[in-house]
Amino acid sequence: MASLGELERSVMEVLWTTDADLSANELRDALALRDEPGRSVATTTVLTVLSRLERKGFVTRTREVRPHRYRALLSREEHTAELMHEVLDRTTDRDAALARFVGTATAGEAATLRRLLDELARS
Amino acid sequence: MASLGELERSVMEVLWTTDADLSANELRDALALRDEPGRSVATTTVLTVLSRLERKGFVTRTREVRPHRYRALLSREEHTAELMHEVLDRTTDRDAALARFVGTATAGEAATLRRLLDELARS
DNA sequence: TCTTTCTTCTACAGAGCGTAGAACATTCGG
DNA sequence: CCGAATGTTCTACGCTCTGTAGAAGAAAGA
Repeated sequence: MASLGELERSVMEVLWTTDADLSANELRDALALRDEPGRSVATTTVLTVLSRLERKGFVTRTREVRPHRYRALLSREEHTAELMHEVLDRTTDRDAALARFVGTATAGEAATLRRLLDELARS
Repeated sequence: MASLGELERSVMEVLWTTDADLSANELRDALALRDEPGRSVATTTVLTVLSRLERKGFVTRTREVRPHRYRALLSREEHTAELMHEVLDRTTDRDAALARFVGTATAGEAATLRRLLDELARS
């Protein structure tokens, strides 16, 4: 998966935390609030970033309506999970890497993992 | 953690798969074999990359000997585990992300995770 | 149709990376 | 101790990616 710049990431954050699809202007406003309220980027800037995100496969848009409405292709959690798998796939010894991962996980994370694996086993 | 370019990554791969610390020339040769045998980058190129990797905190070197000898600061597994945690830390709902991760893990990975968590519980 | 709204095209500056020569430093053989 | 060989740092350049947005083009409403 391609990596994201700072503004690209901000845009994704907004899309991930919003239920509805957003227009470029709505995104611009949401970004302005999110980051330093006051300063804000131009709508064209948002549109450029959205096009790039579309090209990279992170967002889709509905072209049927005007203004176009944009949404993330994956949820934030799906995205995170995919990234984790990707990182894991790049290593040669997956088991050793997983061991390190579990070894350095918080107690809460370990508990979550246990619960999830139990559920998986029961289904 | 900073991200790595292609050559930077290749250098790390060589360092990770070699036990001993390596000099720039040894690295150049190892890289030439690894990638397309025949073509190879200049030693200065390797040195530049190594300096950048040092600045980014991926490698250290012994300056006491000449030629300097370089080694990775983290093992590949530690690096992978750290990246996984980093990815996970960027999400808001860690549990949901872990759920996705486990849900899309292979059977083998799930088994490894179970074993690791059991060991963790027993200790 | 004319104006407003929206999108795409074009452009540019700054950073990161691959690349390596030039210049500087160190070590070794004589 | 000096020149040669070897090693390291400095400087530099082109390419790609990203943030940034104006200019130009397309669509829709008055």
